[in-house]
Amino acid sequence: MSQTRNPTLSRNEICEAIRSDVISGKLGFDQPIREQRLAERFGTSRGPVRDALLRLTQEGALVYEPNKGVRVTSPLSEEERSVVAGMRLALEKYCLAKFMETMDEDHERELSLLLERLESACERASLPKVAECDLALHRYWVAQASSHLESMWLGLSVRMIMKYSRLTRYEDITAEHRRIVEAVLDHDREKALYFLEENVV
Amino acid sequence: MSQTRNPTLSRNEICEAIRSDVISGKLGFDQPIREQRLAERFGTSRGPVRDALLRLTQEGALVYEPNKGVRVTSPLSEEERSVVAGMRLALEKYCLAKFMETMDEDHERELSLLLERLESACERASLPKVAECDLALHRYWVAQASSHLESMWLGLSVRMIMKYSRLTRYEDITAEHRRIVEAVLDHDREKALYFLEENVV
DNA sequence: TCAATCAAGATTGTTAACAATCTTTCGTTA
DNA sequence: TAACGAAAGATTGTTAACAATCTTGATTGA
Repeated sequence: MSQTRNPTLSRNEICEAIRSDVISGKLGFDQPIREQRLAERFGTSRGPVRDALLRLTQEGALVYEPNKGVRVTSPLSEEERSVVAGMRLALEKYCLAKFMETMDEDHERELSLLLERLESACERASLPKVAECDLALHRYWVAQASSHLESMWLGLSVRMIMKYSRLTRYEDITAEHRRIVEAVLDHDREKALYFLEENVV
Repeated sequence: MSQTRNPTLSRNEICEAIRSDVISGKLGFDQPIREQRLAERFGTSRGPVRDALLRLTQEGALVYEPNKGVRVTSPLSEEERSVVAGMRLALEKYCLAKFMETMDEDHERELSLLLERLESACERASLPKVAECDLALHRYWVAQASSHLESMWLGLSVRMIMKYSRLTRYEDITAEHRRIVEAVLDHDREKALYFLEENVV
């Protein structure tokens, strides 16, 4: 994710790249993040970088202090994490159920593909990729169900994954998600929501 | 809220002003929002205005389309609103309980003040002010309990208030909030959470 | 008349220069 | 030596100009 030279990435891609670095822990918690450095890395001026940082701040991955720039958010407390997990679960349960109601063959293929990518990342034990693929899979059914809820979900999930992604075993991640996807493909609503709950909380 | 000339408002104030306009329904749903117009209104250049619009987009009050700017978000469906209300309630219950644990006399005074402002706005039947004061009161205990949760809460609440603020009676708003604040000042945890639930859902 | 095409205007996206603020460094003084 | 303060450097904040894209309206041709 840390290409040293990549001319003219779009604003969205800049955002994704920095978010990926935050999730993977590439940026330390109290280390300041400099706009000029990022601008050079992405081959743009500071404007688009500022937009991306502002967006990530609103998302909760970064915190902003006037005239001092941004830094990585401090991790959630156990209590906070529990509250956020509950919110995320409620949101995802609704979205997954809704998604299953209107799922067609294209959706099923995409779901299988996203699962394969996650398993492949787990095999390679590449933390940034695992986190990215994990989020991408969940994000898929959320986005399909409701664009309104997608941006809320992203904020919740990014904060959560920053807290725990470093201490979960890759084989667990694979197994948990395979169970969910299999239940979804079987159109077994109860099972899918049950396995989702086990994975999120 | 719509001052025609006000030189050098800070970025934060610009954000608050536009959010207030969105909540109060001053901007129609499919009416485009022009950066230049806002820049002139706030006495700045387009830069800070763009920052504010980007932030409100991330917050969910506006939606963004590349090369086309932003417009007011379409309202939540009934189902979505129900999911969001549940999330907001879970979040606020935790925060209010936490707030009550560490509340001191200064907090109590501030709470009374925020309630008075809300009641005053209700008497004057000024919708933008009512919405603003309603949010400010809730926001206070959320912010006191957890800065992490505050920004999440804002996104949830803005979307909700956009949907329903236009059809609630002012006397109900006053009564519901007075009951909550009285219970909080009495240190009656159960009652406070119960009345909060009645108000939010 | 209607549709397609092109030009003019309007709007957003990006950039570099400048201003304001913060941080660091170094010298002065008690 | 330690503390204070000023100057220099680094960083963020703002601005205006320019580039890219979209929209609108008129013109042309069938």
